[in-house]
Amino acid sequence: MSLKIYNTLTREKEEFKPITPGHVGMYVCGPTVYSDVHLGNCRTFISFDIIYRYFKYLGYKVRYVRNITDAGHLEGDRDEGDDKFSKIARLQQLEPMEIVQKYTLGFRDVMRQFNCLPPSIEPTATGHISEQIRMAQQIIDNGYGYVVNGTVYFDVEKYNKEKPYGILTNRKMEELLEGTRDLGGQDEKKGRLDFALWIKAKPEHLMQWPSPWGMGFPGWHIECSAMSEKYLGKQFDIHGGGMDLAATHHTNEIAQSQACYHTSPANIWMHTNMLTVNGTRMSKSLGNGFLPGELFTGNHPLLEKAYAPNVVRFFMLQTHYRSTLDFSNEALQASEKGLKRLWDAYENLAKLPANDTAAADAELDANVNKLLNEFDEFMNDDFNTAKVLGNMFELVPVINSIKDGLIRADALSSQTLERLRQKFKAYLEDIFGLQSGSAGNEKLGEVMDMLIGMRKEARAKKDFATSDRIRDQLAAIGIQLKDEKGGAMSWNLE
RNA sequence: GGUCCUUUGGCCGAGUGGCUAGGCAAAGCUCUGCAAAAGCUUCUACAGCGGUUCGAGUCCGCUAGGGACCUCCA
Repeated sequence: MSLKIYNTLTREKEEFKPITPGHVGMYVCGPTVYSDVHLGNCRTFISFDIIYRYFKYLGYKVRYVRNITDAGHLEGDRDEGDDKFSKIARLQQLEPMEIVQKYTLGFRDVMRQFNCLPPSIEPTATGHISEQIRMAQQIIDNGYGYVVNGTVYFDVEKYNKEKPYGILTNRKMEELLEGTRDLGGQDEKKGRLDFALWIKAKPEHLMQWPSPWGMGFPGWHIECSAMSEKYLGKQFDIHGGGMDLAATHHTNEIAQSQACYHTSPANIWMHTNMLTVNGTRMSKSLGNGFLPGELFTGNHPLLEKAYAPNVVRFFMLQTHYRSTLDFSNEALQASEKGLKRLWDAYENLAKLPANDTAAADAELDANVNKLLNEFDEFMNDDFNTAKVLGNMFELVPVINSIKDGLIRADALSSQTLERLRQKFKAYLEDIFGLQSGSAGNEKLGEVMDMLIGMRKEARAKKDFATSDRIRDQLAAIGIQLKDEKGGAMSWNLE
């Protein structure tokens, strides 16, 4: 049973064969930190967090590099003018690095709330200026770059004569040229598709560095090529990012690495699909993005209530990463309830008594094992988290029925029960990165034990007024009491 | 305009040509002092038309709707 991953480059699922056995090198394009990350950005990082976690579950040593873009991202499509950081800094009368610091910290905070593991390395563009200059110089030396008035351009048409430039998105040069706007002769580039490796800075420009071509700053694409090479080598296993990056950013990365090192940087290119709102892509430029904070507080005109990070993560897990996912209150509420049901069953599972018998219900035992076996099979088929969750939900009635005595306690063998526990823990917590939503502190647990004891006493005396009051008042402050078979009671936080 | 993707039951969504994914909602029942929770049952859909096939949601063609990329964006 091998892991298969869909490769954008070949447009098919391929068996994953690491370059170094037992190790995975993965580079994911991170955020540009001149504004808050919105939920669409988060989807990509959550998807790759699960991929990262699954590789670790499989026993791989993973070097996961995700950059922070903190320089060089231009406002328009022409390789001139201010970069985004300088522009915002000027508007807010701050140092560009104050902007960078603010949104970097904000990004990390959001990632922590979503329970995304930090990458192994989180390099910044400003921290790797010399590497980028060196790479641009090498590209010039190799004949694929040219300098015009202090700016270095990549010669796409020359490159395309030797290597297919549009290979990643399956486009031919002629098609690309047709789709490109005519810039009206004011352009200093030789070819319309040429892009900047290094950009000349005007004297008043806030972020600039010395280079062989004068003061300037790096183009957007070169940072990922330079940093991925530095930390993962000229060729590594996986390069990922949002689908919107494939056509331009990743296409240029491949061209840069080929022109510089004569190798295609990554064996597998993975692209996550977009998060949409009412069928339209959530994006910074359209301004239809949700900020994670707005979601967690419910403070947004389109939101009917607040949703916990856990719920949002679960919501995303129910869809395959290469499908678009449409954002709506209804879908999130369905996820909230579904997650609660699943998590309750998971907590019930932990409480089931162990037995050391053979399976009394061999058919059920076999079926449970089949469903558990499929967890890995589904994940190995291009990380199909949705199918794993489908199986988990099929196991929920089994768990709950054993707990309630509707299925006899020894129906499953002790080994099967133990497997069930291990798989649920591995998947829910370690791979999917979901967390307990009702984690009260110890004191709360003791107080609840006391109240439950009082309610039991009241019920024994048929003092239903008291027992209902305890239940209703707890419900009012968001604690749900559940009467169980045999008079036991459990509770959780809403 | 070019390239590509997509269209699944009330909603969200998974689907390797042959057997009901799953979640949410809804309805009925069981359990319960009542309620909630839980369990059981019901709800069999694949945009339209045509084709290939013994058999298609799954392959092919056409038509219609939606979307993405081609320009900064995960």
